[in-house]
Amino acid sequence: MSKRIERVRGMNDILPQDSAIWQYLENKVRSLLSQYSYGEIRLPILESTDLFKRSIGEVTDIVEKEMYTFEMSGKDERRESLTLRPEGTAGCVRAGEQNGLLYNQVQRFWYMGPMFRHEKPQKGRYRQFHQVGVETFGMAGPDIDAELIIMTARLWKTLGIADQVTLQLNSLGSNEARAEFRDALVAFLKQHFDQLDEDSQRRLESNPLRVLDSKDAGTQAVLQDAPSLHDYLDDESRTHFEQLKAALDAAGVAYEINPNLVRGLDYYCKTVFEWVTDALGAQGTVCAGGRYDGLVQQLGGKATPAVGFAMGIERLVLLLEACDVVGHIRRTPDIYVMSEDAIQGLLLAESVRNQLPDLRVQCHCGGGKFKKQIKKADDSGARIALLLGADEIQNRQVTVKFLREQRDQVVIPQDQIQTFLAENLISQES
RNA sequence: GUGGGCGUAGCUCAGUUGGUAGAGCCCCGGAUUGUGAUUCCGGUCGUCGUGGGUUCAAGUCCCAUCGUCCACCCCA
Repeated sequence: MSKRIERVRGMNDILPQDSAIWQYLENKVRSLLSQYSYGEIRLPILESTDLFKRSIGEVTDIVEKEMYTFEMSGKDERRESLTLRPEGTAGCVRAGEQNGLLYNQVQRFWYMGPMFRHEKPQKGRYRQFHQVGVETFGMAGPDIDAELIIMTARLWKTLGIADQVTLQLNSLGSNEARAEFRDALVAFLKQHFDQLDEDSQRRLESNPLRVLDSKDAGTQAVLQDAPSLHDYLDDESRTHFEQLKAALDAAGVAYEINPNLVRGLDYYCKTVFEWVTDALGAQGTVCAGGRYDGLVQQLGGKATPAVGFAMGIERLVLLLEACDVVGHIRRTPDIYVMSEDAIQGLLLAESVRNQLPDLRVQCHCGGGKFKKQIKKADDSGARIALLLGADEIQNRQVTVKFLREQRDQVVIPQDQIQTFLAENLISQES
């Protein structure tokens, strides 16, 4: 045997037993977004490296050390730097802009798919991970911020995990206000540089707002007397924030103001929010987003207000599993067909599928004795087995065997299968 | 990138101061040649993560390396 090739680190196989819960979640999300009349936008996974550099921020960890970037040069093409998307917002803005969907318009988009970041894997954090992203454009007021948050609150309720997540809320103010606060914070922290932990000292240069997030006790002590972002909020941002809170109050969505909540990507302003859980260990953020009024212009479009969020599918799947709220998702066949003659078995299965298209019909392949075939039928979890032996084939009959209930098997004419199954399966449902 | 735990059969795991690699589950065959429980009998299954080293002898001790999990960091 030659040495086997193993999967790339941090990239997971999602096996049939797990994909059931993924499909469950994806279907819930799809119908939710449909309820709110959001339109799906499907985007490339590969984009120009510059797109992410310009949007996410040159000095963020994502751009500095986590992007899967490579140089491509075809024979006649110019050399270009491409990157596997580390997040979805940038590509969405690029596509909206390029297709003329953003100019003086109102849009509500969503997308779903894999993202790539070269991080060290741990629970809830993988190098290929999946997000559902929602982005809206052309709406400057707090009402759309509220709609997005209310929508996510509805999803948690639908999924049965509402009591597992809490909403953290903050306002970063306008870009100008935030810049002003940032300068004040840096000035303050520099005075207490020696009391900061190592990471915070480093972040003071790279991303000072993130120092607010530090888990280090010494740093948090220093921050007690630090300037507060709230004192720097401009009037417009302050009003925006108050109106958002009023909307959430009216809608009955509980939240917690977290003045240290600072999104890691550079493009956020005003509203930022995060749904967190303590059921998943260190990676507790399950959904996060905020307003990014400056990004469209930054990427070459007309200044356009925008707000959106992203959910981590792996983390939601983990949460659903941890809460055991989905229970056992049935993916077993309804009918298992076995036959002494393989071709007759295939034809019988096809015929059942024609007549009862909603049933899951599995046909035994691979031969073997009846004993083995019935064992397989039992293992499959099917409720009913259809048997074709030499006698049945000769007489155009079929034996119906009930695998999950105390009930004698019956032999019926093949042309009565549809009626028989329809009656017996429905009676079982009720 | 930093730190800690763990790598033995397809799966879950034992393996004593270094002395012939094991169990359960699964799978296959039979008891039962057209019937899924259970039981019984038999059978398959290993570069002990990889590469070095110490030793008469290494799954066991040492070094390196890879993988994996968790945490830091980062973020969804």
